Amino acid sequence: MTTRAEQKLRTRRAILDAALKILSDQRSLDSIGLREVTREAGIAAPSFYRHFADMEELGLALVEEAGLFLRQMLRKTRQRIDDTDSAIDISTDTFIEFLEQYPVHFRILLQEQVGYSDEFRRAVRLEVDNFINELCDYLQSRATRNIDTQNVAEAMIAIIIAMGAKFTFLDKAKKRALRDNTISQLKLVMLGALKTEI
Amino acid sequence: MTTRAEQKLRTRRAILDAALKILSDQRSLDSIGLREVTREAGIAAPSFYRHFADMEELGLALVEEAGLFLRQMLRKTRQRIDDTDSAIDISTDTFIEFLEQYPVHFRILLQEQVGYSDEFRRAVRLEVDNFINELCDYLQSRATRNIDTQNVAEAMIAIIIAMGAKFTFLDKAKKRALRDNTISQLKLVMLGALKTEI
DNA sequence: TGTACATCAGTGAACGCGCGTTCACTGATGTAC
DNA sequence: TGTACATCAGTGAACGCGCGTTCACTGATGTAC
Repeated sequence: MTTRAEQKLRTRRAILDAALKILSDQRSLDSIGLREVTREAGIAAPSFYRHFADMEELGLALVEEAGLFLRQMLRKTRQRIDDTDSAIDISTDTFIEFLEQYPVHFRILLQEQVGYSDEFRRAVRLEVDNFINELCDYLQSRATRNIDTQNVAEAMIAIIIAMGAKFTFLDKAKKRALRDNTISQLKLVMLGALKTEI
Repeated sequence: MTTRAEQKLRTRRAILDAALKILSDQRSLDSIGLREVTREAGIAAPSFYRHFADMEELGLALVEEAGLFLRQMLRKTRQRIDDTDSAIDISTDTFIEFLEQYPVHFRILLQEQVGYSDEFRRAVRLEVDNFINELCDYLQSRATRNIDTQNVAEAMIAIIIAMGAKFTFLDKAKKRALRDNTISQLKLVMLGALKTEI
């Protein structure tokens, strides 16, 4: 990679980080402005167009990045679970790591699943479905009995996402309690699944 | 109520409806403007201030209205369940009625649970907690065994909300499938709960 | 009931401001020979 | 290696525009007597 191209990438990153910084104040993608972002990034407004056609394209880049981080998290989860039996505890804790590390990316996914752009919604849905399928495959491979993996996976993801929506705003003690309750809820689903034969 | 006061209320309603119409295009509360709303409502921009101090106050009115509709839905659910045994089916179908009737209000609740305003978030959290408690009480009153009602209720609400997030964007057949899957998932949780003794 | 005055929802004009976008330009980096 | 030219990320100035907000005003409705 040449020096010029490297510099361009660095500026692009600065724009993305500036947007994330603004979004971290609980703002939503469709309410932040181009000048606001370039100001935060420390570049002139017209420079924005050297990297993105418009704000929508920047938004899509962030959605994709969020998806990437989510997938990395899933991979990490898979690796960790191979070593042990308590899959639910490990999944929950790895997801919490993701929430701690990328709170803004998670919120983007959460908001844009019902957001203003078709393209955003489709991209988010794709990532969530991937999340569900991943879990589904795992359940399928581990199941000793014939259980309704699709519904088990969907229910579990719903519970995990609900945790994510609350998580950010709690203090440490309440985060811990939320984690424990989430795990209890996931185990409820698992137990229910084992009881249901299909 | 005097004529003048009635007219004022009618204009206030026109402003709220104008905002809802704009929001129905998948826009988010913090991205819509005062002039945009008054234009849609058919009044002059300064007239807005006769009804709300700013856009935030309008937003809060919508959040409260959404909460009201949600509570009405809960009351309807309670009445219907008294007549029958299939509580899960009825709850799901009544929630779907709510989604069909107030899709924008539901989306406001969904988005503002992680939105930019502390006050909005608190208001939404209150409504969701009320939803959970309602279900919790019902479970408590019906439980023959000693089950973990709080976690059961939270898991169920998570599943219901996840349904709500997907619902709007599907065609009729897929809505039906989503409904059926949601019911299966809720029953999984119920089964799991019955299996767990605490 | 009639009259004189008070209230106040709604308005048109005006404001300063920041927005997104365009343009021609700069100057450092990259490329050809 | 040195030179001449091409590329292109980043810029400052300028634009037209719609924004939120203020102001003094209007005129229908409400109230006091």
